Amino acid sequence: MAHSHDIPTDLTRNQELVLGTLTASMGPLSAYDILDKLRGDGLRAPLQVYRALDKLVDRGLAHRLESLNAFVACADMHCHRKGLIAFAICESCGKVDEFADEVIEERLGSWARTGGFKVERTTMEIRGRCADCLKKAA
Amino acid sequence: MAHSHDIPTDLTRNQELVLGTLTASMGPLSAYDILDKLRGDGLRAPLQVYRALDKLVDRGLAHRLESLNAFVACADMHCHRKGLIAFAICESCGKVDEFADEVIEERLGSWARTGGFKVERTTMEIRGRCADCLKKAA
DNA sequence: GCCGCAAGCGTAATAACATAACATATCGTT
DNA sequence: AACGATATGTTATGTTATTACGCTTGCGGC
Ligand SMILES: [Zn+2]
Ligand SMILES: [Zn+2]
Ligand SMILES: [Zn+2]
Ligand SMILES: [Zn+2]
Repeated sequence: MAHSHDIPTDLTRNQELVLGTLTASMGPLSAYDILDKLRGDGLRAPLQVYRALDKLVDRGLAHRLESLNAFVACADMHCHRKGLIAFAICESCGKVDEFADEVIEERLGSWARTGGFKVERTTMEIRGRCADCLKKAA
Repeated sequence: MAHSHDIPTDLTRNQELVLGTLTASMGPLSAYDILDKLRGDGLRAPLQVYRALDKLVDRGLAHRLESLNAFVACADMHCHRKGLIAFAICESCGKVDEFADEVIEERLGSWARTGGFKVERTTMEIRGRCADCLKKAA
């Protein structure tokens, strides 16, 4: 069975480095965070990271979190090439939870059909506190 | 009956200028777009705009579009102080449509309850083509 | 009135995020 | 080998957002 960390073998060196960094990270990383972690591997310029991220995001191996200007490795195969993905982002620990919901997707689709809107991309990000952090705070 | 353009009277000068600019604009504006439009009124620095935007967003008079790094005036009173708002953004003409959906809100709430996640803020942005633009393209 | 506080404002500097432009390099196909 | 498509490296620049500091204004308590 395919699971989270089946990394495709046809990535370029830079793509592999960037995806590796994201996968190893606890939470989301900005492009510049990634760059800093990869200086030792020879990366020097933001564009090297951004180009790799573009490809990874295209392929669904990574996601961009718009509300954070940051990126995460895809948490699982479940979403590759699929439609709507939602992210729950903990403001305390940075953990990102990724999930899909067919009802929401259908509901949005229906809103779009009604208004004649053609959906190309949807971003959905919930900010808050995860269960672990709430427990610790209690 | 209250409608879209009941502008509160207790805004400061800068807040009023910024909200006026947003309201007058067809589509979303970046903070720097706003600044450029307000140079004639004496605004000089980004911070003047960002500060005003913060207040306006807090009060629900404007919204930030995370996927665009831009801002819009609230399209109506319907959402002030309420929960989840979704935005449909046309990539062709820039028009932004603002709507609320109780089913989606409930669905997210239920996901959050299940996982013990405490929601503080949700952003939901649909990118695509509006009906008008699709018609023109046809 | 005067003090103290909170909110707002102005300005300069800087940080953080992202892309343009151009030159090379690598690889599979013909 | 020649070609096109894709990836790369590098420099410079553009865009978005915040930090730090000091001054002003309005307002309630004394
Ligand atoms: Zn994913
Ligand atoms: Zn947490
Ligand atoms: Zn609104
Ligand atoms: Zn349109």
